[in-house]
Amino acid sequence: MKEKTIVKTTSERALDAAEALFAKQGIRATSLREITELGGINIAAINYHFRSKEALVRAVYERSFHALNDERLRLLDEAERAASGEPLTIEAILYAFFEPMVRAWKENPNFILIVGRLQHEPDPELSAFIQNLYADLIRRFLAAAARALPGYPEADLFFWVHFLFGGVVYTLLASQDIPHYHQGRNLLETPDDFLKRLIRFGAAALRDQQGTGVRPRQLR
Amino acid sequence: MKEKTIVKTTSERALDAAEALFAKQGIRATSLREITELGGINIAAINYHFRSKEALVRAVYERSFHALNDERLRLLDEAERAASGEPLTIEAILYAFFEPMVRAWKENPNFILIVGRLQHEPDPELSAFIQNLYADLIRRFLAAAARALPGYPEADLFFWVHFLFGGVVYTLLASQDIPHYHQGRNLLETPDDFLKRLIRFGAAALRDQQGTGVRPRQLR
DNA sequence: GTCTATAACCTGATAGAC
DNA sequence: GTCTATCAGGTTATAGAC
Repeated sequence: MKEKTIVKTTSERALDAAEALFAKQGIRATSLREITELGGINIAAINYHFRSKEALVRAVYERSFHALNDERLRLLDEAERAASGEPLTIEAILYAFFEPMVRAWKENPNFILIVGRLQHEPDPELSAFIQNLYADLIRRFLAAAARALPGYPEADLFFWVHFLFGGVVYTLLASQDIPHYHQGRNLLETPDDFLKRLIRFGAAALRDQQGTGVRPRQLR
Repeated sequence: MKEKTIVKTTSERALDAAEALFAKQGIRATSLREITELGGINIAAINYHFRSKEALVRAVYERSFHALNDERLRLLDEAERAASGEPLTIEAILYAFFEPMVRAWKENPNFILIVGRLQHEPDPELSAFIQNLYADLIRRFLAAAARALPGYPEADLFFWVHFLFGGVVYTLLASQDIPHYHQGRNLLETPDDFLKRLIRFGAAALRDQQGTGVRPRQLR
């Protein structure tokens, strides 16, 4: 039997290096050789542990994805227990969805950035892989949201929460660029603030649209 | 002197092919050889007309960018003339910003998708190139928005409009995937509807946050 | 499990003929 | 302006020694 050691294993070092480089540069822009260099690994070892670059990408994704989503579901369960059968507020639902995401980003920005980058990778197998990972989560959150905002068509509910998710990952990916577009306070510098404001922002927008799903009112 | 011909020039065919492939696959995932194949061009001709792949990317971007932003500014001017000195509504500002974008996407999805893809390309020179293109536009729209929502800190105003922009391009890039996550009506199938709802969504969210910039209220 | 060496291939760019 | 042919260098993946 091996003892647990403080030193990381080769495959952990590979995952760490890949995660950092994928987040910073994107997946296609990162070669296995850069990963081996950063991680102090041999290129053949990557193939031994992961079989291919694509499998390494999935391994990086899965390593952090499950913990993130379990935490989201845990917060949702907790909120539902506290509400003892009553519908949740949309704020509570947005909190359960985004709090783990913002916290994960605060603790280690790399994984959340990869989520954003991977989402638009044009590989259909990779897309299907990701879509499957989200299926349960979406079902649970959509059911809760439908109770929070009765009368709001589920498809629209999904659309706008997905939209908010997109705004978040886009913004996090652009966090380096924001100061170049506008100097001054950047909410991402205070993640807890950002989360609070995000929930207000999303809740106000979703509430305002409640009931307008089928026939949106005129613009003016 | 050459006559104007209906047949497209080589460099136009190159731009068309590059635009289509960049939009579908991303920039790094598209090789010059794929572009030459799709456009029926020779690889040396690309280098003759554009010098390098990076220059071709910029040429694709600039070909459509100016028309889009000129239209945004034209709509803003028009709205300001109609308001004759009074502050605009935030709805009118969002309309001027997003209407040309949604319409451009409706007419030819490719360019808008490239805007989204290029934004997160890790090349710092490319980022600077894009940031410069946006400088004037941001100044004009931010000034109008600051009058529409007095008391709202400009940095936060920028942050949240940028957030909405991110939500839009993220959603457009994901338009193929949305049906896999949730079957049912997808707002992108009715772009005019999407635009109206987007403006409502953004206006409600921005108005709700007005005045909360410095000290966001408690969550519950 | 980890290494060296190498295969097989694709990339952007260019020289030089036409 | 457009072609063919080619260069120099990068890519992933793997065979085989240790």
